[in-house]
Amino acid sequence: MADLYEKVMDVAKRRGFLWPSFEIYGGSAGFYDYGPLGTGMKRRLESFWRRIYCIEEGFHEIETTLIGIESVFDASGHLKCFTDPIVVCKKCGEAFRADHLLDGVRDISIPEIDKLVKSSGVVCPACGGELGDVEEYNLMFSTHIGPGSKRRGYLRPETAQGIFTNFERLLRFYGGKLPFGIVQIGKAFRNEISPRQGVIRLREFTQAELELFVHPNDKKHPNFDRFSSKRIPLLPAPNQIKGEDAVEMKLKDAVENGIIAHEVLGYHIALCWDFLIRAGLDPKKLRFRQHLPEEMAHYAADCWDAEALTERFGWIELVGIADRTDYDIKAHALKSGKELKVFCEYKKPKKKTIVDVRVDMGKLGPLFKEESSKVADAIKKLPKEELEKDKIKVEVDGKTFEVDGGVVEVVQREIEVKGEKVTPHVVEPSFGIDRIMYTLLEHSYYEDFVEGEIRKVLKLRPKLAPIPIAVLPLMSKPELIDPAKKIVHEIRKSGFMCEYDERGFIGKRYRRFDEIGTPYCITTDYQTLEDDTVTIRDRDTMRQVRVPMKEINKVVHNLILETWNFEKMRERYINI
RNA sequence: GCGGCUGUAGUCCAGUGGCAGGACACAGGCCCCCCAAGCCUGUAACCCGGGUUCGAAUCCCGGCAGCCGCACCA
Repeated sequence: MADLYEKVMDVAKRRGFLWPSFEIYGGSAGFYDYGPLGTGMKRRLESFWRRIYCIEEGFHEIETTLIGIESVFDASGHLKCFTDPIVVCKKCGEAFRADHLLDGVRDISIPEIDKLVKSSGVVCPACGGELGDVEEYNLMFSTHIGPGSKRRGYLRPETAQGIFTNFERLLRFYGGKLPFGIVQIGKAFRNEISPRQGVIRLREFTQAELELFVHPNDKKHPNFDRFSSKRIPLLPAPNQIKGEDAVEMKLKDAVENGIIAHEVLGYHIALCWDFLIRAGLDPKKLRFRQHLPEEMAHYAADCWDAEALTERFGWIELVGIADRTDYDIKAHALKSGKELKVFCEYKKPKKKTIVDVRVDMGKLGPLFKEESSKVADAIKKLPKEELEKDKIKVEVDGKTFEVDGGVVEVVQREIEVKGEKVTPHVVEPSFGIDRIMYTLLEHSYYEDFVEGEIRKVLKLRPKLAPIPIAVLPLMSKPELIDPAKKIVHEIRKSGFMCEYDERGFIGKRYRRFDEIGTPYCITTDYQTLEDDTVTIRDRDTMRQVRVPMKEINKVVHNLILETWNFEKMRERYINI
């Protein structure tokens, strides 16, 4: 018996949403192409995401390279942490984690492990045979930049690094102030060992990520009130350990009780929920699960995954929302030698007393000659009480120097400090677009029985439907075809994808459009010839209203952009 | 990566050493006054590579892909 995954993928493949890549050559696991309808729907999903994150939230979008140079992933930790050292037995061909064959080996380079493996005389644990060279298996796809093999490049395993490496310019773009956010939508690549589960685990996939840079000591959100009383199903780590299910919680309570670490994270959990629901996911099949301590990356302060319930795969991760703290920015600062910090002005300048220790070098110089500057430095580091003594003793390089209290002058003064430089923390919602696409298809898939026949429907939201409108003459007669084609032309001119179809019976055509999620079909009939009206049929209720042709553009516009629903149409126009 | 099962038109299935078939879908036409059901015609497939054989979709070996389990999944 076909499960829901099979039914959804059947429609997806047959009607042009998703196709396995390179099919004529037998395909390759972990790669999928989007067909015409899938591409249309994905574009609409991405543009809806931009609508929320770029327009409504005001975060600008950038586009950075898919290929990164070695330094980037050296700094980010992907080179080291995304790699397993592997050694293969020359005799039996078995592969082992090389560092696990050695005692107490951690965080050292591949050549060093190789040396240790060879010098320690470790043999194959399975057959006792001789081991080959230690090689790395890294989940990043690597390539070479330019001719020769000296300059290594990698396909990015996440879009985030392109944002971090542009931090200085982005900070300047935003006027040097926190908080600010930048988004990126694009491909990322992971050379998975054995991808399965269709588009759930791909080697090449699309991410939509926001990197929100915030002050480490201010994780309040100015618009928190917008969602504070929203109820969201949450599954905190302690509840998971006890084997409990998600519970609906007011966002405000979750943050106040410390279940969610802070307001910014809470706001973005709610915003993510809002996005996914408005995109058309089933609210009953959606929850936010907190990472367990052991699955959380070591740098993350808190992390929540938006998970959707699918029939075959159970709960799958669609979005990860993490507080990455200052890990990435600090790592790139260290590696690049740049000071990746933000100057944050205090609300009020702070008065600060500083103690200036001045040493009279005129006297010290002749006394200690070439050692005098070292002595002076040592004196400056002494505690205040020592400096007030008549004779000051200080030790430098194992020698004790004694100077008169008179050569040292301690000056206290008050200065105004306007602000401080801080390394921002990063809050990162990271969306897996392909997984959202699949889940939308599954959550939208619906079957009912009409007169003994299965009616397959994709209940996609009008704004995401790849073909949002179709025009169908009731019969393929010239007098009905002419006005139908005129309407198609009008709708296309106003900027909406519109399909025309005159094949076979009207009922069959409705079914074809139901299956690809077209929410509305316009039909011309004989009454059209009498009074210039057409019918609009609603996919989900199969009901119709009759609308004057001259209002079609307005109606289509409102229906597709979801400013009107079909209920409103039934109030406004003639129900049939 | 390891083990099990599977691979035939777009889809689902039959064919198990001797001309590759059906249903649905699709295309063209007829028909059709609102929900896949009528008629005619047409397009369309043996996963890839090697071997055995006079002859392989069928038997054997290898690869690839899919499903299930294990491993992997910062």
